[in-house]
Amino acid sequence: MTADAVLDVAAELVKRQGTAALTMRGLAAELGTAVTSIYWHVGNRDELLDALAERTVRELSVVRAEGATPAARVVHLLQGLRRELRSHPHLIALAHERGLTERMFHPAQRALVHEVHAAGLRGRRAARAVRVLTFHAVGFVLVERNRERAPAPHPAEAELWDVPAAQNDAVLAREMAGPVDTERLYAASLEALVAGLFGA
Amino acid sequence: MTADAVLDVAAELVKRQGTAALTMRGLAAELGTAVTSIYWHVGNRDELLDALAERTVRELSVVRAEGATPAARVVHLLQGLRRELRSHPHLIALAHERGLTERMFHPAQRALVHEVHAAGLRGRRAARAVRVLTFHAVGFVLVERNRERAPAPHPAEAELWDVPAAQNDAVLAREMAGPVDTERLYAASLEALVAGLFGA
DNA sequence: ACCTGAACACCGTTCAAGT
DNA sequence: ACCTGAACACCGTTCAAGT
Repeated sequence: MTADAVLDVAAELVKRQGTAALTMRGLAAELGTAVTSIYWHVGNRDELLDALAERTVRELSVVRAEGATPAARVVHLLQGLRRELRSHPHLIALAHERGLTERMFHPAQRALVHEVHAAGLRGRRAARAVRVLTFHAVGFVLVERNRERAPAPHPAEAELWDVPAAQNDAVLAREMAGPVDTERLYAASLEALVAGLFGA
Repeated sequence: MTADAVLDVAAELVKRQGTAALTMRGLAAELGTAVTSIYWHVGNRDELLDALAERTVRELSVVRAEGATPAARVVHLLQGLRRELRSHPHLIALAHERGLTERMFHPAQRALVHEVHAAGLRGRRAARAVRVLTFHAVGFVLVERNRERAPAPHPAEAELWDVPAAQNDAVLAREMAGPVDTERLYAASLEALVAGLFGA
């Protein structure tokens, strides 16, 4: 048994059921060893989770920007990043919890700098644009994860959005009462944000 | 002892140290009763946390929109909401975890509908604008909480952003290596987003 | 150097027994 | 109707003892 073997099995367990389901005893059972062997190889549970988060971040694929304009390339890049982060939600959640969010976005940020420069922004304005885009993308993914983990919303959204609540905009009422297409919403939000940052 | 008294003490404990620190035994000690009495009043730990999240959402203050233009009013409204959500981070985190995010934002969403209408958007476009703004605001707060909870970032940000990494934009390199002023970043992101959604 | 079982101090929860 | 202590099945972790 090696530290890497422990991490492999731990990653598998977390991937399937989340960190809460990862118990030292369960892990030992899966490995076919005594619980206490694990401590020799990877330290305690906390260090194990740290190492797992670390490895997750290290193995994230790099996403590339494609498209004709800087705006289109930024949107493409951040859509790829979202997809990447959503591929193993539990492991990514772990990385978040362990404070590796910054690290997870650094490769993308370098690409963003390139695009923001191409759009004509420099210095402070460029830095702010990169950070705004990063915060938005990370935040969106976090909100999405939150909604999916959540049980059925308490008062059904449909009930909350009757026509008067929508200030007599019946189309809006119907939209708000319906489910959210997060894929499209993400694209729309990125486009609006890029327009706001690059335009004018 | 009443269910409300249990919730009061539980809220206090969570407010100070987060949900992980709330143990049934610790709660009983604080209440001066046997552990098992709690079960009679509020059910098990899970139901207790649900009730606590519920109460937290119910007691959220309503934020108002102020300002001359719809754009300014939206920014003001969402800044107030952020401040409100950051006032008791642990309790709000609990509400998030329990899937009450939607509910927490519904009052603000009604106000947003009003402003988005005032800005001239209707129907589908209006609904999308409201959702984009909501997702961004919630997401931003989640990211912020994440950064604060996190330990010192692993490779110091300063090291990651040397001048070549910033593609020879020295000002940008300095900005990215420094700390983030989230207050200003939030305002800037909202302004860009509103401009993108309302403009053109 | 690596693995083990026994033991400790913590959990949440149940349940029969009290008043 | 309300409260209790004993007991159960789970945790993570330590440590002395093995090979």
